[in-house]
Amino acid sequence: MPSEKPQARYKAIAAHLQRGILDGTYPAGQPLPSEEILAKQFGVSRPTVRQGIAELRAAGLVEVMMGRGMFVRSPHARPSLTVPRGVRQADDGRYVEADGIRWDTPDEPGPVRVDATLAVAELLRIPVGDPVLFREALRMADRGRLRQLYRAYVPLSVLADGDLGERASLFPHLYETLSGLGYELHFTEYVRTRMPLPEQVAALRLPEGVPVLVVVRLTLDGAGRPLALEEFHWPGDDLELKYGLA
Amino acid sequence: MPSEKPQARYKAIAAHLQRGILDGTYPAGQPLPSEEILAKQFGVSRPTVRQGIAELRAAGLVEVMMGRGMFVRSPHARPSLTVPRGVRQADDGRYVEADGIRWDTPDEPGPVRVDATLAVAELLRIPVGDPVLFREALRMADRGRLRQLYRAYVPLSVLADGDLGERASLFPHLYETLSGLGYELHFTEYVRTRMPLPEQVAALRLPEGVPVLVVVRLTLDGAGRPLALEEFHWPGDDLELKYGLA
DNA sequence: AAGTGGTCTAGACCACAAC
DNA sequence: TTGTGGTCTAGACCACTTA
Repeated sequence: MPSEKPQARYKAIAAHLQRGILDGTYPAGQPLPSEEILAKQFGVSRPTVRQGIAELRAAGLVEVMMGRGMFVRSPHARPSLTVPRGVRQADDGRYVEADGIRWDTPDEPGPVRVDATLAVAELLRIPVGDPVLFREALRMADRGRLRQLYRAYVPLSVLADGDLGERASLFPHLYETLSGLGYELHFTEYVRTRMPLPEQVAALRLPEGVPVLVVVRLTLDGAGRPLALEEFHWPGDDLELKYGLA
Repeated sequence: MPSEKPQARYKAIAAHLQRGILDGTYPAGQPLPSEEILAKQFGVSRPTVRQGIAELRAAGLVEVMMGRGMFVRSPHARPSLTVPRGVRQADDGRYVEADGIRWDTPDEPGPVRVDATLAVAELLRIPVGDPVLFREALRMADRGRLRQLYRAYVPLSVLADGDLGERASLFPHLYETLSGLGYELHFTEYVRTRMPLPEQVAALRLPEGVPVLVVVRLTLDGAGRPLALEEFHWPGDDLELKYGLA
């Protein structure tokens, strides 16, 4: 293995620190040398050191604490929370999530009527602009330590058969309501990931360099017609989703 | 909505550009103003502008092309590739992946014997340091446009009943071999996400600000004993995983 | 008070891409 | 040749944390 030196000095600094973090020279939880010290060590100015450090922060390898220093994050730790994905119908007819998490929802705005955007319309197989009921909430569990952004879209056409007063009872008992309308429910989930926008960083209390897991759940009736679309945004660090394969 | 101004100037620049990208002032694919122009516009030096831009790059909102300019990436596009996750046994007894992707594997090193690390041992429920067969490969499809990092671990104890010459035939027909040893196969998958290390960025040809989806597949026998552990690293942009819920 | 990271200036020179 | 982004300097001052 030829030790290929990156041309840019800040990349050499980043590579040095990354090597040290991965091979245990800088153990997890321990502070790294200060920017001043690194600048002298490598004979560069502080902005150059900071540019190298920025790479490690973006990769989620280090955590910087204002006024205290820069600390190594555990690189290869298993997520401490495994979230089993699934829905089962209990004996009393209620639907329960397989994850068993009890959510608090501090802000509980009722559903609002909006026009379907392109992305939503495609998945629900309705025309763009068709009316849908929309609900959005920030959910918390474990006294705010676990957070999730939740969104749900239900086409009005799905509810047309039922009383529109359903609107009140549609949430939080979405599946019971749909089931009560005579639909047989099936579920498909799509898993994506992306870097969060600043708003999501704040809402989910995400550390730097941490992506979000996005789960899109489509509820289908027996004939495969989409009934509802839900979106779950999870913090991507320290959490994994569990699926059984058929 | 109180228009809360961020204190730092570079944050104001980042917020301005982000707003413009999300509301369509700067349409996807179009170039943004040059760093020089932004510096004059905001009355700051170029490094300050670059700091603001760094935020957008880390969030995957813009793509910078050396010598050409800075371009808006589609923010809310649906992934163009949906990968159904599952394994089914064909009539002839062979196991086939539900995704239907035909992988090329340019480098095809044989499996090597290694000691189980803590993370691997925990999932396979074997003692740390126990011998496992390990294989790693970079897989490509669609003429290199789709890439995946693949790793597999099989405890030697699982193969103890069979001929150790299995080692040769263990890959790429892992499931057929296990099935031939008399095991009944069940599959569980764990989905995680994280930012890639520079090596992964290079191997998977990842754009900036794009996380990786990591799928850990555990193969279990009828009694729930772990038989094999596989790891799939997918690029997190433009790709989603699809699961059916039981 | 001392040490840390956070922000910013006003330049410089270079590499790359397009004309 | 011109315009773009990439790298880097040598400072400055500020905000925060700990002692």
